Amino acid sequence: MQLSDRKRKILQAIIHDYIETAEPVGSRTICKNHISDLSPATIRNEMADLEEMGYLEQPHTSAGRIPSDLGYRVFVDSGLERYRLTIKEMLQMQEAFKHKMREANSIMSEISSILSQMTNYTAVATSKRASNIKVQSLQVMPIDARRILAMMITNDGGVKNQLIVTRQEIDGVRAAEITAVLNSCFAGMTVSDITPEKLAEMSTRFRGFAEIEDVFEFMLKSAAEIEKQEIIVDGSINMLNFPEYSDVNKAKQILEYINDKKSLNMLLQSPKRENEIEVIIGNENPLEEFKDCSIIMCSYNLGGRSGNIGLVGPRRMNYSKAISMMEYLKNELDNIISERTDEDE
Amino acid sequence: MQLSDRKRKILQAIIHDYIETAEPVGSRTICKNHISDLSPATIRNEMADLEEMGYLEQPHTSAGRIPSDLGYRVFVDSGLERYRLTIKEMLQMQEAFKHKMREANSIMSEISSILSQMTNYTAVATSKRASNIKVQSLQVMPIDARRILAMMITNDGGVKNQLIVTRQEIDGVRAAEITAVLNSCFAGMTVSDITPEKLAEMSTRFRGFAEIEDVFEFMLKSAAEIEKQEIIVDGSINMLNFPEYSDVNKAKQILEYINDKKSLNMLLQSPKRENEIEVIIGNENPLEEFKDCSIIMCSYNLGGRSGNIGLVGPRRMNYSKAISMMEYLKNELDNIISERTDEDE
DNA sequence: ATTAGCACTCATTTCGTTTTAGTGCTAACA
DNA sequence: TGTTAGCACTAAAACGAAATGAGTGCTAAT
Repeated sequence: MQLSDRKRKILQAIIHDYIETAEPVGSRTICKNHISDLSPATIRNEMADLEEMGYLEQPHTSAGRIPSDLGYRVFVDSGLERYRLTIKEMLQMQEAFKHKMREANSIMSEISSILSQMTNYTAVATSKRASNIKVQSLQVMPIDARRILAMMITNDGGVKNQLIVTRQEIDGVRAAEITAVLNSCFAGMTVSDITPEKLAEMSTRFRGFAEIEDVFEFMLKSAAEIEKQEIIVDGSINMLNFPEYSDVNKAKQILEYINDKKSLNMLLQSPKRENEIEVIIGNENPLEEFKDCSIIMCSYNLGGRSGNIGLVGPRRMNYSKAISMMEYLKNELDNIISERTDEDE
Repeated sequence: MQLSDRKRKILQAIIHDYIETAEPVGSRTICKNHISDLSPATIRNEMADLEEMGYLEQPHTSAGRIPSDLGYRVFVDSGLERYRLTIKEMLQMQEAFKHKMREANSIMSEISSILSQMTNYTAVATSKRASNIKVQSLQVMPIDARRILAMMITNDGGVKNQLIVTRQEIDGVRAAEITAVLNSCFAGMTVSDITPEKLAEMSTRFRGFAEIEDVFEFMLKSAAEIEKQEIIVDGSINMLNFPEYSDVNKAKQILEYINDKKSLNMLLQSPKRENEIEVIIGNENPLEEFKDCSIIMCSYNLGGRSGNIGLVGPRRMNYSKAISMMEYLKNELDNIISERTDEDE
């Protein structure tokens, strides 16, 4: 059954007030603040209907109504009017993109910080390299008498390096030799194939180079770093602003979940439709722990790193604002990509 | 006036119980749990004395006593018996040092994490490079047709690098030329002297190298990173375990302070005596915000990076355990240093 | 010097009462 | 027929007085 126009208006009013006050909303309040041409009694009738239809809930008799997950859902889906970012907000956002040469990770953490500050919700982001990264080249070069620099460059443009202290001097020629062998062994190999076993297998080819173990350790470490999923969380303390977490134990729980990489990872599973903003309301999300939260998220893809970024807040979050922010952000991100690819390829 | 033995015993008992329960301790309780050969009345008299002397406080008449800052102070200073780490705890600690080749920062963040887990307090650490870092060498090398790698190596062994996309191909010879000019300009310069002005001044010497702006930007960014003070915080949520923060607003406040780089920086000012463990109790610390907290801290120095590491907890923290942990940690850190310098110089 | 005894204090708990904010239903009304 | 006023009803929250309990300090006895 479709919602009548009036019912929708009432639902909207309730959601609006509830988002602001976190208190159940009664018929009189709605009449006063929103729909003064109807009497409370009429509104009450409609509210009873809305409850029956599943859009509202009543914490107990004699309390007002609060929106249900379903209520929020239709509110969000049936074109809520968009919050319009202020100039200041736009400028702030753009600040994060100022240094476009920066690494994707540092852009994302800046964005998260700005997002959480502007919305007062918690910003979370995952970031993972594209999976099939390959070793483009390895290099060993002498720095001074006792130190060499080991470098690993990947085909996505990533560079890792580490200083290694040597027992005996290694000159440019020797370094070039080692570099050549390293490349003949490993160039083109997928990063995830760099395993201790593989390396051990190759080690016979480096007889006479005492520091090969150190180089191998460096390669393993770098490979691990490249493969590693990174997770950024910013503004989790904001959760303590909401009366739903005025109980310390609840607060502690949610903060623990929100700082736990595993659950965040589950929470930020890729959206159904790539490249669209997804809104996950209360129990819709995959984790019991977050049943009282809503998440606004979208995927991004930025110079070899991709992942999802999201805003986590209480169920009664300001969807309009949060979604608008995300949209703006998404746009800016897309701009960077296109600029970059213009240059790059 | 010196404390009689009996008074000291009573003070200890009160502190012991208060650390456990966070509740004011009464005379009966002490009699039951600690000093059964004295009657509550006698203990009461002694307690009254101790209060007069400033070692105890009474939240209100008809409540038991709680230790004052001064009380904790004598408790800590007059040789509290040491907590002895379990084998398991020692092993856990050592885990953090397993990969000694790691960068100082990552060792410190691992340590912080372990410390906070084992103590249930909050671990914080600052980390700063020795101040007079110099540029040892700069390097530009071609990676493929359209990309060059810019590198900056500092005299403490740090390496920064970044890929730069070029408009036209730059071969090895050209790269070597640029490298030579770069080094003649900047090698030996203190990192903090790398400023936009300085760079602008030099830029005439790079006529014909279109990407010099990118290289300069990279140098500025790297210099900033090197100079930047890093701060690590781990386990701040642990604060929510303590009844002193069962009020969300208090909890929020302390969490904000504890995650605020500026205040942390003040809090972790270098200890009076380098290389010793310092205990800062309640109001002794420089920041009003942390008047209800105590801090166990010590300085460290690890491969070019140095700073302080500390444990922050409520005033009634388990000093014995926290100090022991710190001591053990300090030892392990010192070991690494001596091992490393054995190799290095 | 120690301690039993007792009067006293003050925070906390308990419990019944009132207040308040809301509902649902019925009957009257336009 | 949809709207509304009126009213009985409900449940939580706020209130306030009384009881409870954990502790003290002081005095007098040991």
